[in-house]
Amino acid sequence: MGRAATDATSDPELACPVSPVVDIVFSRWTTPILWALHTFGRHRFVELERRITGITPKVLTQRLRQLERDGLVVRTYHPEVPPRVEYEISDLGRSLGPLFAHLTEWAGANLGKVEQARRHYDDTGAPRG
Amino acid sequence: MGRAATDATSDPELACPVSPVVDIVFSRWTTPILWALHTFGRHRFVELERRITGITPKVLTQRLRQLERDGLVVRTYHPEVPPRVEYEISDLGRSLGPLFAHLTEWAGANLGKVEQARRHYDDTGAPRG
DNA sequence: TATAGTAGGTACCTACAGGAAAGTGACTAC
DNA sequence: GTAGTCACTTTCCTGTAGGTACCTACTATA
Repeated sequence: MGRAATDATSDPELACPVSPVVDIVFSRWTTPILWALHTFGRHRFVELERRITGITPKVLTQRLRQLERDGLVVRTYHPEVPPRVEYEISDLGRSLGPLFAHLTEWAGANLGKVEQARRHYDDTGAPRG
Repeated sequence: MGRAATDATSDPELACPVSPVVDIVFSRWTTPILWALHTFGRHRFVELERRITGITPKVLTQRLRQLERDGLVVRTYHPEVPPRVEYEISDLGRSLGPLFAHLTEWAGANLGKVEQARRHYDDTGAPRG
């Protein structure tokens, strides 16, 4: 009682406890960044740019800022010439490690089944109705 | 060697084993749908539409078709009048259960830290450089 | 006759994410 | 004096996800 109907906007998050994590961790380009920092340690900007093939500097900056704001990544600026900036994963970011391992494990066990289901659907599975 | 530079497109997925799962499971609206079917069992179309507040029928159809194609959801059509369609989670979808529990657990333990980090960043953490 | 309920389909529109390309500042090396 | 390095920033442009609104066929009910 007392709440207006505009709460509907946030209802999906209330109804599904996974959604808030998705917004933080699983938006585009964030998992490759976190994965790189978690697996290979500290990186400079260009090192990330080269490792994560296809990302543009603009988007890399955006994602790194977001991850820094969310406390998953730590940025260290060294006022030298040329400037040097280092990114590393934080303790909070590192706490995602088991989750990523779990996801990788699921992928290894089930991605094949997904592709098989897709082939089956594309061949015969058109929805009737 | 021998591969053209166009491979760069798929490199992020090669570099990060989590990315392929993200495309399948964590696109917008998919986790609320899977969560509802996993937690509350079989649903008719309108039941899902009402439970997942804010989703439009068009998008609900799109997501359900995608999930059906990927083998995570099973659709059963009953040729009655009015038509009746039931959606339930598949074994493959159910195998995501522990993963979702893990994500929920992480959310409970760390979402507060993320919000705290955001407040700190917004107050004092503007990047220097 | 009119309305409601079911499971969507379709046409149209907009907002925003993301890509391409060039610029910036401070310094060094050639 | 010209080019190169680093870590971005800025501008411009496009693709697409997602929203709005209306439509279908069929029947039961009032």
